[in-house]
Amino acid sequence: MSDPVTGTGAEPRWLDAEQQRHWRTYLEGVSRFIEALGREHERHLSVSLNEYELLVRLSESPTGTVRMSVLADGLAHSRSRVTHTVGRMEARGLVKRVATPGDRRGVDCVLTDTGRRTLVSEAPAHVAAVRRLMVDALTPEQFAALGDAMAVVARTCREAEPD
Amino acid sequence: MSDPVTGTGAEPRWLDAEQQRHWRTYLEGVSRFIEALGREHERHLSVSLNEYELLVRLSESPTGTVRMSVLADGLAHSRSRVTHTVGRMEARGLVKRVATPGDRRGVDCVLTDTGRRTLVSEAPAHVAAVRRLMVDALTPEQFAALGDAMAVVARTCREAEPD
DNA sequence: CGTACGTAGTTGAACGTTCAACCGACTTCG
DNA sequence: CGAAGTCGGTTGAACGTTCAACTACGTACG
Repeated sequence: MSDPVTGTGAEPRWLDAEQQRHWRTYLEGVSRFIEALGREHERHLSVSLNEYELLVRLSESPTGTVRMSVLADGLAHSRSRVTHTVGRMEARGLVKRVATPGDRRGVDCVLTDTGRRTLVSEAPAHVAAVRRLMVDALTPEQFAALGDAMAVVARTCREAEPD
Repeated sequence: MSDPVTGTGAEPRWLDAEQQRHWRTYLEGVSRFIEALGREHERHLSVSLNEYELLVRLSESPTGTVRMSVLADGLAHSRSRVTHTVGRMEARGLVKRVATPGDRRGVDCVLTDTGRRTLVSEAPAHVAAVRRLMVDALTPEQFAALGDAMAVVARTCREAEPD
């Protein structure tokens, strides 16, 4: 019970003790994990986690080419962020930019040979870290449950943020 | 397989298709969720998600006082980050800083009346968003499984990063 | 005592993301 | 055709985090 926070009328449904514990654990886990994985990248790899994921997306296209906006949507990043990230990667020779054929607004991001070599040589360390810090630390059932739960959350957020 | 780490001799154990799917889903879910929750804060609340969590920590101390380093550890943030965050919040009157009694190196962060009022008035919107975007979107079992999985990940990362 | 080392917190610069403003190119429709 | 609106991408400034260097205090050990 509590307060007379007028105006809102509705008494908010607080989280119970157990929910609150799960929520805190979620926050801590996510924070520590991205921090640990990011640190792994900056210590042992030449590309950051974000850059790595971008390289992976490019490598999955048969031509090593993905349009900037598709990259942005796929990575759930803003267009501006992708512009800056690709700009930095281009300066290092990992990718290059070419005009999209048929749409003069568009820009295609293309994986260079250097970029592909970098990805191939650094993938093992990346996967090893992901395994060590998450996949292998969980039982297969736990990992699957984690994936399923986050799928629901992702969908919910996508609907809430139709952008 | 799984040979000694000598050289690069080891064939990396890649993720299988299903694991990869879960991993991607995890990344997307986490990214979209923090983005959606952060946006909720910046749209409807006067404090960011990080600042809110800091206020909560302070409010849980009977005296509204928590030492900077305890804050940093509890939030899994660097000391520097807490210094900057508290500096900005102090400038807005939400918290204040006082010397830790008995240890002249220490600094205690104290919740002000303004800070407490802010927390009380904005908590409902925060909780509503957390519920809408995550807790209520999942079944109780899913949410519990998510919490349990992240507890393991958090512990693993804490051990990997004893810092 | 004093030297050396660890802890607590701050500082300022560098870096990456966000935001708003912008421009050129496509589309719709009168 | 031409105007209005949308889409794709870039730009530069503002903001928050990280990093390395630094001050000051505490602790251990000779």
